[in-house]
Amino acid sequence: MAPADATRSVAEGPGFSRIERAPAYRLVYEMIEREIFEGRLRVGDPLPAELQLAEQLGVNRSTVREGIRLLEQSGLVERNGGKRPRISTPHYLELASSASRALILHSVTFRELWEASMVLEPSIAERAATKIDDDGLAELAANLDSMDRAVAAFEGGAPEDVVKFVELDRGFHEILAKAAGNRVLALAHEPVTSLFIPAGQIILPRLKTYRRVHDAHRYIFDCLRARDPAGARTWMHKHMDDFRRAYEMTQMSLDAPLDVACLDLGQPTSLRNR
Amino acid sequence: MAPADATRSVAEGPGFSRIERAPAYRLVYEMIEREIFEGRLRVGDPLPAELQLAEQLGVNRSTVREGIRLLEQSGLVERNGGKRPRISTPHYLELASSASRALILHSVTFRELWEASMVLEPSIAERAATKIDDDGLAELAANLDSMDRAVAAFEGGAPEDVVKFVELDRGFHEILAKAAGNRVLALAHEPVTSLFIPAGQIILPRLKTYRRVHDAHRYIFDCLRARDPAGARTWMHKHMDDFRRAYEMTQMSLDAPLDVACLDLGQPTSLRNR
DNA sequence: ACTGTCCGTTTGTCGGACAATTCAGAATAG
DNA sequence: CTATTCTGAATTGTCCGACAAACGGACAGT
Repeated sequence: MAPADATRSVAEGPGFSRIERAPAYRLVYEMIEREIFEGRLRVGDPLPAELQLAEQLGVNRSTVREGIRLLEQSGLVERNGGKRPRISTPHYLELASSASRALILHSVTFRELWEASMVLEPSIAERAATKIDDDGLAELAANLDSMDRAVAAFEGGAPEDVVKFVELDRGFHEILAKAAGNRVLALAHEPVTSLFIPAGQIILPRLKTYRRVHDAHRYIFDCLRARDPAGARTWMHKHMDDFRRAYEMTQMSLDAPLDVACLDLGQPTSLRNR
Repeated sequence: MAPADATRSVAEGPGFSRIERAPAYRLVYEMIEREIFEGRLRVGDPLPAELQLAEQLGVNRSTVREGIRLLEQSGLVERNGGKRPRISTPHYLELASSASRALILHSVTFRELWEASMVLEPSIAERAATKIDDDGLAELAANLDSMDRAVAAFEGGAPEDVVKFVELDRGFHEILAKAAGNRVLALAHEPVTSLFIPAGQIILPRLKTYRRVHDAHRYIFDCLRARDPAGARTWMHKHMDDFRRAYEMTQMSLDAPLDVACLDLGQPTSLRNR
């Protein structure tokens, strides 16, 4: 270690805790975040101008900008199409979605996904059966319809658009989660729907259980329409168990990690020609 | 709307979708994100130098920096105390935590929190009873011990450190969620623990049910040690129901939003004197 | 009333600059 | 020869200044 010199005389020793020096842009972030959560900046207000913030906080505009990027990514600031950025309430489901993607990087297994879905989905279906309104039922009906057509097309020999089918499947469960009318539950449920995408894309093309999935959704839908919570729970339970059985039939281990490659990251974009 | 002129000939009408022009820093973000998820940048590797990225992507270094801030906030790169930033697997629980805070801004109600906890906590306790190891049990024992001392101090007339107590309470449930050995479930559970902080800080100082909380934890712990899943589930169920009853006794509506002010955002920091 | 124009403000992007810190390799001491 | 120290290159954090493009609003013209 460097001996004491003019600029630095920090000795090692007990009682000296690690000194942490957060970069200024992070302090800017924390400061503005606090202003928002403590109500001094209200949701919907435009963010103060960058120059004004820079002057007020005593840092350079570039530093302020970097702090604002942090706010932007945590959803507290929204850039509404070229207009001025505004304070916004983060879309909690989107934030959860990035947490779910993180799970894939952690090599989460199918078994973990399935166990979680066995806990959440039946309860959600049960609650949805008592709370769903006509709009929700209509949405579900439309979803079922699309899926029916897709399955019929597959059976008719059309090329199987697995991505679309999985999207419809996911959509069904998402509508249910919304219909249950509980945002905490919806947030808790998000990882399950997110992770289902790679899982479904593994299972479905191999086993071609499209019709079976559709039928399960249909039974659940009928229970919802009939306001039958117990029935909805039971059918959803079966549906989830089917899910596991199908996976097992693919000969893959329940404890193998979900594939990273199945993530949808949107369209590739180019920086050169904009 | 402006009629066709040299620069812009966008008319209203069917078939015209919204034109979106992502800023360059966001493209930088998406590009690097894709590199990570598709495995061309590996976890643990240091991020390429800013100048090199700037040159490679054909943008200015400042622009690259702003893109990196986005990555930083989504947990994909980590600044390990002054050292070079590295690619990292996002800590999914932290990401979930910011999603949970977002829920408070959405005026989520106590009822929503309670319903979700009734779904998740008993199942988690049940699974933890079969999966918990000695380390987990030791952690729980230590937590129980601290809580016991805290309660005894309160009963002895010491000033009630509610914040600390709530932290211990939350800690207990967090250890359980970890012990259940299911990361998807742990992620789904995170909103419940996060939101419990403001809720607990509302309830506990008014009703002083400290001892009751401790006893419930004790019963659950005993079931875990005895590897009794059913018992753990039952006691956790009771514990959660107690939680609701206590809230109702405060005379507050189950459907009132959780208070924003109870959020812990860390210490206030100053930018001036660093 | 609707259109087109002007202007100040603000954001997005660029270029350059410098202090502080880290890292790796050279130089040195044992 | 090995271990330590020193040195210099590379990199990040922060600052400064600049400019085009887009937005918002005022204002005038048909």
